[in-house]
Amino acid sequence: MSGRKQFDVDTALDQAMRVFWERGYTDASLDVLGSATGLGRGSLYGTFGGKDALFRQCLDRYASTYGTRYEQALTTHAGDPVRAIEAFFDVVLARIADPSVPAGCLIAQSAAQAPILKGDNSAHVRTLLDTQRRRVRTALTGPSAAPEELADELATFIVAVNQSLAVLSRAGASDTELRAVARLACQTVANTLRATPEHAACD
Amino acid sequence: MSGRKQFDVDTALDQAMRVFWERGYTDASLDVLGSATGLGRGSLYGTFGGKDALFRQCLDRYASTYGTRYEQALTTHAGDPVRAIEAFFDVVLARIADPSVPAGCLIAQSAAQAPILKGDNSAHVRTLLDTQRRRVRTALTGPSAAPEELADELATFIVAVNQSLAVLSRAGASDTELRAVARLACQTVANTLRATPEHAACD
DNA sequence: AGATTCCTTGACCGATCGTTCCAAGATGGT
DNA sequence: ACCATCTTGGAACGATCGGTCAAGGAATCT
Repeated sequence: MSGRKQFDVDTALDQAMRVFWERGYTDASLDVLGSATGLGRGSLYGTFGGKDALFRQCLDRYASTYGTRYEQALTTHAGDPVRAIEAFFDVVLARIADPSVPAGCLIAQSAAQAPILKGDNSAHVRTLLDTQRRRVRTALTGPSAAPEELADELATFIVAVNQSLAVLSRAGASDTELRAVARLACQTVANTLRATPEHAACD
Repeated sequence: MSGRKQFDVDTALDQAMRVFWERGYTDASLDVLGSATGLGRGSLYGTFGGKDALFRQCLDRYASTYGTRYEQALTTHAGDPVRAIEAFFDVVLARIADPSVPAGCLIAQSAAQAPILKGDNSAHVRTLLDTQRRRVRTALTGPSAAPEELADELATFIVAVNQSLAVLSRAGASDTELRAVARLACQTVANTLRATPEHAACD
């Protein structure tokens, strides 16, 4: 049958994305991907071009979908780094608590497997992580910003804690525990910014 | 050939452990495990009993090997939580920087894959994570200790940051970046303990 | 020395992996 | 109405997966 596509590409990408998200690259077999998307192998290969290519497109869709939410949370409180980071973690925790989506984080999942991913995809994951870092870094500038070097470190720290929330949630940590971790990370930001010499002098 | 074992079980376990550590459960095939240990399938099955059982024994060996070092670092500075946590991270960072051993952390790697591990092993990983948490928790007691609830949260926080160091190192983060993350986590402990009402009153 | 027990090697099993290919049917252009 | 184009489902491919098994040599015991 058919002559025009019988399915929505983005919907299929969403479903495939969840399979990679839940199971990681290797354990996401084409059979499972086919079942989840409702597509046969012909459609899968004709549309996306193979497992590697499909995986990369799922990474991009994930980064786009949730990256947008992060961006929004961070920029809503522009000029107030602590509030921005709090909003960032609120989005992360909401995603983790969302039962309609797997635990953890596709980027974190992929980062943990980066050494075994084929070259292109491994580098791609690193790029996505760096994008996230840069986004957080931007939110740390503003009136009560830290010196550049410290802001870089804080941004890496926030990204790191974000990864840890993904790992711990996969290991069955409760929402309460994850919230406590995020709160402590926010306090780190607050304390670090407050302790900055420049501002100690300005206050 | 043979009649008595031709290899050292612990040595073989070490080598198998590194394969799981580097590649994760699924990507560690029996062929690769055989090559790494120098053992045939017969020896592998006769000695360890199958992939699942071997994996569990590798988890235990990892937990034993590095858990001992953590324990030592934490208890050397008993009564001084901040120094204890600093020593803890020093051990973690030394392991990550050690080129003779894969990046990341076998426990973190396994935790990220917990949902797809067969029931027994998934629960086992959670147990090991909890053991680590309890160890850190113990180090947070003492003369300048936080109230119980806060100490619980701090212990979870430290374990979380530890996981994040593993993930980021696998994604290619530099030693400098990882050190900065650990330092910020230590400052969080220091600030949190200092800000405790009980001690603010006692000082 | 002979019998027994154990370990190792390597072939082999069915299942599943990612990928390729093709026949069949539906669509759009002319 | 006809043809070129495209999509689809499923069969089939070689490779590799975890696991099993039998043959045969080495060590131990009587």
